[in-house]
Amino acid sequence: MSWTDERIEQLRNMWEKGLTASQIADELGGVSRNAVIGKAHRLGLKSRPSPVKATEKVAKAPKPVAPKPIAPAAAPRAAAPAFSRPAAPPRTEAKPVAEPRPATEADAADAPPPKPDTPRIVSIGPGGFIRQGPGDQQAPIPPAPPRRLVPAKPSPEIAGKTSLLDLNDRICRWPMGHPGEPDFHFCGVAVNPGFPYCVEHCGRAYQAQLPRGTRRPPPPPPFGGPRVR
DNA sequence: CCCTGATTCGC
DNA sequence: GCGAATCAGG
Repeated sequence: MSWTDERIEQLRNMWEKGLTASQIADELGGVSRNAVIGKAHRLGLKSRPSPVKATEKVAKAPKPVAPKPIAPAAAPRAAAPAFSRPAAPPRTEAKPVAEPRPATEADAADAPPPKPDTPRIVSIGPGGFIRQGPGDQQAPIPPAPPRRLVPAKPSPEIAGKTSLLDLNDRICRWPMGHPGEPDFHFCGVAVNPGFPYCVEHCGRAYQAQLPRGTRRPPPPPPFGGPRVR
C-alpha cells in the first residue's frame, strides 16, 4: 500500500482525533502501526501524549546497556551513539534542578514549607513534641483539581448522534454505521412498542418465516451492510 | 505480556 | 520516503 493523498488525509484526521496508531493502521488497512507512526512523524504531526517521552529526568544514571555479543564488528552507526541524546532538549525552560543528593526520609515531607528561606520558629513542648503555631497548620486542603466528567471535545461526528450511553428501552437501538468507527451510533428514533427497534428496523430485524424449501431473499445485512474499504 | 508512541536506520 | 526493529513507559 502506498500513501495516497486520500490515505494521508485519513491519517491526519484520525491522528488529530486522538485515535491510536494501531486503530488508524487497522482502519486504513494495509499498513502497520509503525508505518502509521512513521508517516505521521514525516508529516510533521506528532506530539500527543506518549507513554515514553514523558520522562525527562537527568538524574537517571547513564545505563550503558549491555552491548550485544553479536556483531561487534558492525560499523558504529554514529560517532558517539552512547550519548547521542542525553542532552535534554530545552523544551521547557530548564530550571536548575536541585542537586541529586541522597534523599533522606525527612526530606520527603509531603508538604514542604512554602517559604524555605524563612526560618521557621517552632517551640518544643514538654516531652519533645513540636508545638504548632496558629499559622503552622499544615495546609491539608489540597486544591481540588478541576475534573471534567465529559470530554470537552466529544468529536464532532458523534455530536447529536445516539451513542451507546443514550440507549434506553424507548428508542431504537438499531446500529448505524460500523462499531468502532468514530461516527458509529444508533438509530435512536421512537421504538415500536414492545420491540427494541423502531417500526422500520423491526421490519428488518424480524422477517416472516417462510415455508421450508422456498427460496428466501438474502438476509438483512448486519450493521448496515458489508464493510467497504 | 499486552498496549502505547518515538526513534533509528537499512532499504 | 518508507517501515521494521528497537526502545521505553504504562
